[in-house]
Amino acid sequence: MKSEPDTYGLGDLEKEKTTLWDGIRNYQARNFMRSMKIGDQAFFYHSNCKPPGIVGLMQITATKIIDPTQFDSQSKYYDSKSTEINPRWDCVEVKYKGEFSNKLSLEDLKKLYTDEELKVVKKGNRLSIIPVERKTAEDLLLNLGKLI
DNA sequence: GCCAACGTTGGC
DNA sequence: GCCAACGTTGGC
Repeated sequence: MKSEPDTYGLGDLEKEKTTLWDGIRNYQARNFMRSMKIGDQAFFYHSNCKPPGIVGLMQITATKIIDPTQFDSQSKYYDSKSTEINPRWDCVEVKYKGEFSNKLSLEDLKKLYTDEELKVVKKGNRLSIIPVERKTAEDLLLNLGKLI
C-alpha cells in the first residue's frame, strides 16, 4: 500500500497507531482493498520521494468501511456522484506493526524480484494498492530484516 | 520539471 | 461503443 511520506508517512501511522486508508479513488485499488481480510498484513510503501520503497509493516484491523471523505464537500476526495444509499468508495483500517531494519528501495526491489514476482516494480504501475503473492511476501519479510 | 503510462470524461 | 482530450501518478 503506497503513500507519499509528505502527505502521510510511516511516521504518521506510528504516532496514530491505526488509520483509515481513505481517499482511494481508483476502482482497481478499491477492489484490492475489498479482497482484504482482517488480520492480513500489508507493506507500507513510500512513493513519490527519495528513495521510494518499502519501509514498514501494517495489519488490517477492519474492512468494508465506507470512506467518509467521499461525502465531505471540503475534502479533496469529495465525490459528488456518490450517495449515502449507494456509496462508491470504501476502505480498510490499518494498524502500525513496525518499521523494517533493512528497508528496500524500489531500486533494491527491482534487483531482487521480477515484474511478475512483485508487480510494484513493473514499469508504469501507478496503482496505489497492489497485491503481493504469499511466496514473494515471505521472501520480502526475510530480506527486510527485523521490525523496529 | 519531464513524461510514460495509465484512467476518466464526454461528445458523437 | 469509440476515441480524443484531458487529468493523474510517480519514477526519474
